[in-house]
Amino acid sequence: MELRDIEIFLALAEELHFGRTAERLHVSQARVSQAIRTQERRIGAALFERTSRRVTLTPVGRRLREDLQQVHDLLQAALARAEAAGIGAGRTLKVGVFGHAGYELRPLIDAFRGRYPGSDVVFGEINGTEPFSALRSGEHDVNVLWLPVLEPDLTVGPTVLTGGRVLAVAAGHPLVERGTASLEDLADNMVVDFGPDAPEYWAASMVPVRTPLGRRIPRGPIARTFHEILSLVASGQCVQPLGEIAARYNNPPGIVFLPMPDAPDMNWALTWRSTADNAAIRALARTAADFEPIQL
Amino acid sequence: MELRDIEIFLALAEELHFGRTAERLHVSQARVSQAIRTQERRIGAALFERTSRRVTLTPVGRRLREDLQQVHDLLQAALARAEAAGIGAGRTLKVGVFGHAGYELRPLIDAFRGRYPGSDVVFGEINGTEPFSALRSGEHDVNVLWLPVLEPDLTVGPTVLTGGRVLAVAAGHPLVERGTASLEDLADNMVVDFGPDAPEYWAASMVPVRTPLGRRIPRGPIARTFHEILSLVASGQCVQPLGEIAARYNNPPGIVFLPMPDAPDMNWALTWRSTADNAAIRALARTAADFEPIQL
DNA sequence: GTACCTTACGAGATACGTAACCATC
DNA sequence: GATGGTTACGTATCTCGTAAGGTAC
Repeated sequence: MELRDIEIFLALAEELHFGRTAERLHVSQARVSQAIRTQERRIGAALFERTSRRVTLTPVGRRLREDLQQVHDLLQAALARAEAAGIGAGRTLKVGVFGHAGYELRPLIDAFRGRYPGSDVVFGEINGTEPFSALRSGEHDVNVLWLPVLEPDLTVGPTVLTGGRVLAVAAGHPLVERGTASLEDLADNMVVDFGPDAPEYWAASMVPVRTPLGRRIPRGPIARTFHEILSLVASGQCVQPLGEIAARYNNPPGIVFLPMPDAPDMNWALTWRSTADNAAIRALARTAADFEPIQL
Repeated sequence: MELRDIEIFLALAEELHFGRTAERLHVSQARVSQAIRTQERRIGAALFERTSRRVTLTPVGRRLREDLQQVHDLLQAALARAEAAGIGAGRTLKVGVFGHAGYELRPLIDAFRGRYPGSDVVFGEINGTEPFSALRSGEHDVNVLWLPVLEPDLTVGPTVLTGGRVLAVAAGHPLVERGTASLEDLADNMVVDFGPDAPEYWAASMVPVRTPLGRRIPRGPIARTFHEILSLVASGQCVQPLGEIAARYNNPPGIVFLPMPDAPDMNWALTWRSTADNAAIRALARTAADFEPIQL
């Protein structure tokens, strides 16, 4: 009987309802049925009496539940203790962010440091051209990326930031007069290209391929870093939608950030390589899950 | 951390040697290494210090070992209790045997009944033409079959009987004079065919396709039951090698059983459908494993 | 007919072995 | 170079979800 089976058994023993048990454990109802059946086969006795109306524990099941509840609690405690020791071992997490987003995350990081003494976080820089490479190379433990992130080797954790978009334009751009920009305006200007290394779907979620009216949005020169983007914009060659956060702590000469009221909000989430999952990363993710996403 | 990982961890914590741990758990050394590495990743701390010369527990590992040892013991006890309740629930195992082999198994069955009050065994008859069908249909829980049994859906448990072969011949057969038979003699006589339903490799382990000198052994008519075999032999149409046990409690008119000194011993083992594995079957298998195979 | 548990089947994930590799004595 | 732990990679097994099938009210 593997740990997963114990969890399913205990949850069902508590809920006495296959559907609710499945929901609680985020698995299908069929899975619960299969898992219980397998255990009953192995043990050689029914653990639950069930009709389509009622689910009840048999005497054997009742006894097993008491025993396994104790085992499960002890096991969780043991693992938690080991994890705590692991986190406390002084590993520092390197978290990749765009621009100055790390500043906004301070409440989260402070909470994390408070909860797990001995742990720490340092920030690294990421850019739009290769959003995942630092994760995959192991240089970063976690990246804060806008969603969606649909990479099979990456895990998407809790959302930590949410906010609208702004359009970066040159100071002399005609749109500056109007004071705001809309998605439709993009078709009349050239936007920066994130290059071939950035996944298409991901780049498109920042700058769509077409406007809401279906006009094609022209892509211009490739920019690797945030700085290069700003240079292209300042020179008047391009405009570029960016997360609202870019406008907060940047006041670059020759550039104006215009709000884009019709652009849907974007969400930034913690993301890490699934196989590099470890106690410190999970601890950070747990901490983040307890916070509401920071609203810009 | 699944139960399997706990077992590997505890075994390594005890042995402090990857090779011995692997041997003890009947897995590869690489598997032990992988399992420990995965847990260390998840926990975020080393559990063992290791060079190619020495393996020692880290403080985190030492603590985890104490905790998990307790958890593991409690879990095993809980499952054993549930299984005992399952076996005691009065299920009767139906065990298929050839001829009177059940009689020889009495010591084993008595021990099983003694160890697991409430359990019981009844015997059913099996034959060479369809050795596995009663298992697959669910009619029998366990069959006692001669080895090898190489069916992917069947589990082969402990060997319970071992013994030589005899050749059944008609009373007037020339070999009777000699008093014994050899494998070479088979080429000069026709043997019974188990029919197309019996797996080739399995039938061949009782009656090889060729003699040791390479002469082909001619197959005669198909016989379904043990009785039909004896009829064919008595009529002089065929001879037939059989397990020594066949000669013990059969004294059929017109048939003589001749020892076959050059035929290797055969082993009979408990066999069951892997998916129908349950507590009662495992209890019988455990009991059998504590006995030496009964020597005929 | 509706709520709800079970079974059948296929796809994806995981466990595991083999073999090559690397480190220590 | 012998012993012993690690890594890479392919395969078999298992887990789990979807969808269809029962069964009790």
